[in-house]
Amino acid sequence: MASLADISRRAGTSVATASRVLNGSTHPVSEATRARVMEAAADLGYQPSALARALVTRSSRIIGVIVNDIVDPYFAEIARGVEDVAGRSGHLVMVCNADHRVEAESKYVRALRDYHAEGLVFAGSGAPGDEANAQLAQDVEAARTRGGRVVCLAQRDFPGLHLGVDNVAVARDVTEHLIGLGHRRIAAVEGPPELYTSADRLAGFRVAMTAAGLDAGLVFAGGFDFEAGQAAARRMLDAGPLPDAVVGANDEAAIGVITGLRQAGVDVPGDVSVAGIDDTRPARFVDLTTVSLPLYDLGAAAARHIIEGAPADPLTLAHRVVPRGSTARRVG
Amino acid sequence: MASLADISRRAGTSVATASRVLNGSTHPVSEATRARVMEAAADLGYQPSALARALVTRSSRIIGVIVNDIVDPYFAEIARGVEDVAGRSGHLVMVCNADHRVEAESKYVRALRDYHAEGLVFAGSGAPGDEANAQLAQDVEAARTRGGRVVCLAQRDFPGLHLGVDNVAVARDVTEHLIGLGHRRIAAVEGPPELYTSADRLAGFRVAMTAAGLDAGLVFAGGFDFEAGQAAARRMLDAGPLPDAVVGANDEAAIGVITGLRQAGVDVPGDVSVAGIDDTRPARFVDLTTVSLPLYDLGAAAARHIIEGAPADPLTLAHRVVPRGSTARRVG
DNA sequence: TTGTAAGCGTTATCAG
DNA sequence: CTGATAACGCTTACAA
Repeated sequence: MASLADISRRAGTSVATASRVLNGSTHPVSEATRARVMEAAADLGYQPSALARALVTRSSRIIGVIVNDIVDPYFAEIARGVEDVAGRSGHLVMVCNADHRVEAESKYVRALRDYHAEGLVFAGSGAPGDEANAQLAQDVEAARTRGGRVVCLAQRDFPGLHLGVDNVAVARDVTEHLIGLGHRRIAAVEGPPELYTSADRLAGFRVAMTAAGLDAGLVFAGGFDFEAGQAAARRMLDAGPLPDAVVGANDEAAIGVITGLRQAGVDVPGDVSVAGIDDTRPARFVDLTTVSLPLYDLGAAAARHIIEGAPADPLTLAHRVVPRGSTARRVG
Repeated sequence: MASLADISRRAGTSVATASRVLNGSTHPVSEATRARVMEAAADLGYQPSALARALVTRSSRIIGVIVNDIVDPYFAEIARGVEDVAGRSGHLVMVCNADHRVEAESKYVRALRDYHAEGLVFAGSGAPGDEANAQLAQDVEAARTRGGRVVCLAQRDFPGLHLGVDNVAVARDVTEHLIGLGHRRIAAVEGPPELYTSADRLAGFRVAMTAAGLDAGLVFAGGFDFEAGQAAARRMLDAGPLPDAVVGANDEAAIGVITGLRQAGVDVPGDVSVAGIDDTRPARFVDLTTVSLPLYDLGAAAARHIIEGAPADPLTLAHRVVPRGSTARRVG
């Protein structure tokens, strides 16, 4: 690979001059030498070493996105948002799959810090009980001292710009929608119990139920995946009279509930209405009523904050209930 | 951040010695000094600069995965495979979303080359007609000369280890499955017309139909997404008598077909059987008959080849038809 | 407007 | 076993 030294030699200039024309520096360079350098660079197919540049500028144009599960479209949508705006300014995005393990997050944070990453985006929620959190907080701190900006798109226990949706309101709104359809006996399927997001959504469910004077106690253990939803449906079927409606912890869990219910011959939405949260792609596949979250925008805003230092206003982005065919008005 | 110089100063050694103990070098170092260095490193919270290291070793432990659409679970599954084995050896994975644009691929290849990426994985199929291909081939070549290994998980027009599934056989097998269920009038929904993968799958459909003495001409334009499948279903409904069965270009398109058909009151699989290809997560959500592809394994094998230079044997991985509820035996 | 030279934080080559 | 010292490829004062 041709280096700056090669270019300068061929153009008959110093490396400094070559560097100046090749990296939009404001330092003045005569048109003549500029042209010679450009030509030499073209001839040799020059491509700068981002590594060397990052070493001296102490910033690498790398943005790390740490997700809980790369296969989950929730995170894919966020990553897409980050990538789209990052790509525009020549930044590179690393999507790191922590697989719901806090130690894996730590590992990635260290690796990203080693590359002097310009920013870290934590797409997923924290797990307050995990003992690896102290270590993670330390690693994040180290990354910051190396100049990395930190953005959290869900609740986290370390400093950083917190930017996201109001999960309590999200769950409250979808529950209210169900209540508005005439349902009274409404169940919630909880997300992974260790996550803040699960707790928030459950709280939102309770707020809506309590405000309507309904029993907020019908809660089933669940998770964020299809299988968890199916299992919750089975437990529901065993637990006595079916609810009028169910709020899933997220879309995939809700889809699992629908599947589990239908497998047992229950009519959805005829007998039971089911709603999810997130409005990821699969929601459309099964015509699922859900809450649309600005995932792409969240990712984009995170990237903008990292790149431009933009203050990111507002900090809480709006959501919206999307009624579809998995919920229906209560009859009888 | 503490640097090697800081460590050596505190430990009373040279940077060379400090470096030797801190990066599992085989060069002998006395236990006493080793201990002093270790302690100094611990005290100062030393973390090596991957940038500086990569600059001098000329290899960065970065693996780039270039995908057509990061929201597509097909690619997510592959990325997961890459990441899992890469993570074990401290490699960092960059998932780059080219959004089906060849120029975007070029852009990412250049960026990865600038970071001296150790390997590039092209997860998606090439688009032979695109004029940006020449540029891409050039960029890939440049990345190779900088020492990057290239793996293609679908057909591509530049050199690199080609590793994948036999898409012709994949489509043939699922078509034969449909034929085995007694269907005679079978339609295919084509993928994005510009991709090799689409052409291969269509060819496989034709092979099976022709071998069975059936009409292979019932082909509808489509794509790889839900909306394309729905649109194909509408065209199918307008085109006269419905087919007995449909092979979708992939799972999402097949799900679109099912949805489109059902919206028109068609019973799937009662009236029409529908099958997909890929066996991504959503296939289970809608109980879709499909072909399971070793996506995770493909990604893992690609990573192994890049990291260990393993020859990756076999080059073509096995697939398997997975019958589910969207297909049924023909009656009457 | 151009050039010189001092780093950035490592690793690697050679002497000691 | 240990230590200077020269790279790696680039940016950026500081001089000229």
